[in-house]
Amino acid sequence: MRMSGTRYAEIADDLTQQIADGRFAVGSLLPTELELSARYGASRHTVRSALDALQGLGLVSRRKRVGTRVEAARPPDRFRQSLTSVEDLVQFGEAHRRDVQDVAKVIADRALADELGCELGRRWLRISSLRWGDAAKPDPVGWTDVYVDASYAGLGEAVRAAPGVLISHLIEEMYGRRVAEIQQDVRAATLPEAVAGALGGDAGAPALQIVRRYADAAGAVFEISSTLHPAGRFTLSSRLKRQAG
Amino acid sequence: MRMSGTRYAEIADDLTQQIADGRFAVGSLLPTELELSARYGASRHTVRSALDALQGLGLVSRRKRVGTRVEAARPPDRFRQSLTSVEDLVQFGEAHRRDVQDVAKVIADRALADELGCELGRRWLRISSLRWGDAAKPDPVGWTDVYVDASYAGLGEAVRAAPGVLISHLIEEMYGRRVAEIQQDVRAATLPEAVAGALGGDAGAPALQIVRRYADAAGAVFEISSTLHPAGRFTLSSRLKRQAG
DNA sequence: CCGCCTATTATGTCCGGACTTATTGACGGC
DNA sequence: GCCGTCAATAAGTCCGGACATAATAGGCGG
Repeated sequence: MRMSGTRYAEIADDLTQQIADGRFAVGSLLPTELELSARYGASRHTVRSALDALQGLGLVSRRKRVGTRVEAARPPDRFRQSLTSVEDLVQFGEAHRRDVQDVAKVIADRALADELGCELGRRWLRISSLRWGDAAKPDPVGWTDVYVDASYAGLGEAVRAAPGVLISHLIEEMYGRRVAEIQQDVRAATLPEAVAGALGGDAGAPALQIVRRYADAAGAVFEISSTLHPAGRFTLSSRLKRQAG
Repeated sequence: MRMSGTRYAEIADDLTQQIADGRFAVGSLLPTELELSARYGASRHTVRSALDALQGLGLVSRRKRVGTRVEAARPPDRFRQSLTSVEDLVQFGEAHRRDVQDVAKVIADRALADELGCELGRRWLRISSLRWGDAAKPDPVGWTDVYVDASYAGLGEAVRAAPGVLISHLIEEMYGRRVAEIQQDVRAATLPEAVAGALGGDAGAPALQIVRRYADAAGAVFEISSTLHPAGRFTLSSRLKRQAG
């Protein structure tokens, strides 16, 4: 099939496919690393990198001398985190900052950011460009898509000193609402055609979708969704949505 | 600072220590992989394995050509999962089964299991030995410690067929109560002296503590806590506690 | 001074080899 | 038949090398 160019990702994807198709049954052992090396014409080291990826996804487990066992036909579909503690929010804020930075870079590279550059310079958050979804064709459920190119320059210390304010502030800056609740979903997804085309990926390729949901006291919901490569190697796209409360 | 024998774990632990001590400041770059190789007398590949571990813990991030940046002085303190979906429970059950098996092995090796062997053979769950905490010195908050040596022989298919029954069954077998809610906490910890002494670890060494909490409809709480090596390499100890509802 | 181009550099990927270790299964002794 | 021993095996760890790639820094020309 297609792939990310790197050999081990190719192998990982192929094995994932075969497991999903049932050619390697759940509970059975994969061929030995040496045999996989031969089969794919890659070094054992490369095959091991691929197996590392599958292991990280929970598809296989390995035991010395026994072999590599298929644990599941597909990665867990969904993995929910509720973010309540101060530590959660710090971690969350940092992860989100990285996501946004990556996305900003990708978008900038593709010159999408130039389509319309709007400056929302504020104390902490600096959004250097936004691309709004087509206002003429509003989403049936009332979402508005926003492609964000943002950075949190100089924010590090502030976040550490007052954790939790980061995301709230983003929402406040953009919508003037105070965040009352935060939730995060992570689930398996495939790359939508639109995103794949815009960013150079392959439509239908497996991906992780992270949806972060913020609600204010009135019940209005703000959502940021990011599409990630399963192995977490890069961020492909990010959208900021808004649901009128 | 010694360690698990493997070179990359040694290096990872040393780097973790130096980061925690502030000898590598948060936000700064680590020495290049080549320099670390020279410094530790290991191959670049081995150093990269160590950095992989740190990256997995969220301590560092890497960018091509730029270097390896220190992101945090220590791993996230806490990470909470709520277990609601069927998939969660399957994954949870499997993880717990592995934990218990590992613990059983460790306990058996140390001949603690022989102190008193009580057989609770039932349909699925087989607990071959239990060691109860000192009943004469009850825990102030009403917990009872139980060291468990258990196996789920032949349970694989049953669990797959009816996921979620595994833990519930354990609780039912031991206490005759039906589980209504499950929650899991993962947090950073250090090895308590008692556990370290009993199992050969180093007191104060960094560890992960996983606490799994089951509640029945009446509000009684059952807790299983496991102490894990941060990198997830082995289970050090496990205790089953009970709080009278 | 600005912008383009190029060289440098540190990580990313991959190779092929070697030795170690844990588990299994078979063999042989009791 | 039971148990301990030993060899075979497959993953775990590590080496040293090579080339690819991306981001930076510097040089060059306008």
